Amino acid sequence: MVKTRFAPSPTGFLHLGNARTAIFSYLFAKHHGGKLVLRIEDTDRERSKKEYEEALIEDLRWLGIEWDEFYRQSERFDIYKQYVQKLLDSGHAYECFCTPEELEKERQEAQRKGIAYRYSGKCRNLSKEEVEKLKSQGRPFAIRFRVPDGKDIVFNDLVKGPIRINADDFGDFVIVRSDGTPTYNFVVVVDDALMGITHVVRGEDHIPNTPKQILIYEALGFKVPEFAHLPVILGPDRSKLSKRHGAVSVRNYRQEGILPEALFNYLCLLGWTPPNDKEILSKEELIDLFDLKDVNSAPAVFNREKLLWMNGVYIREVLSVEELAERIEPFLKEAGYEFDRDYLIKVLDLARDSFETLKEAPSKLEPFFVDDFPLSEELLKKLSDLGAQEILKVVSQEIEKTSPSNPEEVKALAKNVQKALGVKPKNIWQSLRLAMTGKLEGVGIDVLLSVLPKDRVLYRINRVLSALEGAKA
RNA sequence: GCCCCCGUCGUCUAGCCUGGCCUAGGACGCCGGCCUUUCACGCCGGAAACGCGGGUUCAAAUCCCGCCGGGGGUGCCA
Repeated sequence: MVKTRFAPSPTGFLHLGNARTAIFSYLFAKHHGGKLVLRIEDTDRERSKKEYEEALIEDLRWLGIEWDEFYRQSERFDIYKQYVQKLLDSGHAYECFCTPEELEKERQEAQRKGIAYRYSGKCRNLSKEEVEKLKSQGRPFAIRFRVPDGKDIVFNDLVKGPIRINADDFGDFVIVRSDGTPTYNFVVVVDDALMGITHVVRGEDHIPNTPKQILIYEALGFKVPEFAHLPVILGPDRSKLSKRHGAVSVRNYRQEGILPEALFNYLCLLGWTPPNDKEILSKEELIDLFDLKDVNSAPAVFNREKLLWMNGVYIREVLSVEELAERIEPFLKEAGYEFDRDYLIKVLDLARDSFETLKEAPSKLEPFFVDDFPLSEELLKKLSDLGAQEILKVVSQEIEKTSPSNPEEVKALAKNVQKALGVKPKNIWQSLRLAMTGKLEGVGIDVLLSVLPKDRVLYRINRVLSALEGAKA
């Protein structure tokens, strides 16, 4: 059975790149009827924070990613210890007493000479006695993996194809820090092996780590899994997408009013194309269609515009009005609007195509919720220039009489008034627009008048009318 | 520096493996038009790309080599 894993470290909010990795891991597993493991990689005690772990989980859930198993590496130190011992016993690993200062010196030396830095191997061949002696002196030590000289390590990456790296390109690397905690390259292997991960899906920044890990798999006698390295997501300047490019966490987009379905769908299109031309796809369709072998091996630039467009598609075409109402309510309440669910649904049914993020809904939908917008001098001036006084009086009489309840009836009403008064349609509509919303742009007035309760329509008209009276006097 | 990955419209990409069907297709964005009570939405149309240079071949975006360009890694971070 296929089993993938998503293994974030809790050092910040869920990054878009990681979110996409999580999505691809999830889709691949589900496509093959397999399982997804969520594993929190918190071996770095310095930087790992519980709050971030909680945020990670919340954002993953919000995105719609479901996992079948959950682990936390900090709770597995005992397990790692056993495997370190195995490596020590078999001679695949050894104690290294070099201090950070010494290593730093070696590194600088290498840089000065312009050669690639590798650990010198100073402690590689310490005798058992020497090791014991240093240990008894209380000297801190790390444990390094003994990398075989000159070995070519080859693996067939599911998205990149065959990759060959020579072991001489990296020296003996640390698997246990001097404080006793194991490092990433080591625990990742033990965990992936023990958890039965069949396909390791992760960012391509892990390619250089892969040969090291393969060496550990082999030293421990574990079966080496398949690897799939996803190209990174780039910012507009084609460098790795990071904070300096602006909003890069899932949380940011959630707050911006992006729908999880849209973000999920959009992220899939970064590096992967559906077999047909259809781009708007549900999670189920994506599970059905997705395959790692179709993932593009070139990095992709994140395109905010397209995400926004896609979010708009979800708002106006994909979600049901009921679903949309549910999602949008918090944003409207946040803006201080009062309404009930039925009213909101009526509003959304006719006006959902006027905004593309949930966050902009309050301002775009304001006319449906706010009666007492400010009546400025400028506004009253515009109204009187349009001859609004007369128009509004007649309109309000008509509304009183016919109570239009759909856009067509409103249009008919406007036409009647226009005929009766002999004014241009534009004057009718603009007068109404200014009187109802205070602005010259926005949602269709026919739409507004068909959902706004009659008493509120009349209230707004009368308020403008009396302001107009007052201005004249 | 060294190692690895990558290179089709501004952006995401299809095509590349299995050369001719490519006058290089789609999407976002952009431009123009239509619709219209405004802004949007919607509809119609348009501009826009095979990084460069060599080969191989009757034929190359597709195969080979070199160059250039971009990205990632180079940690007792993950």
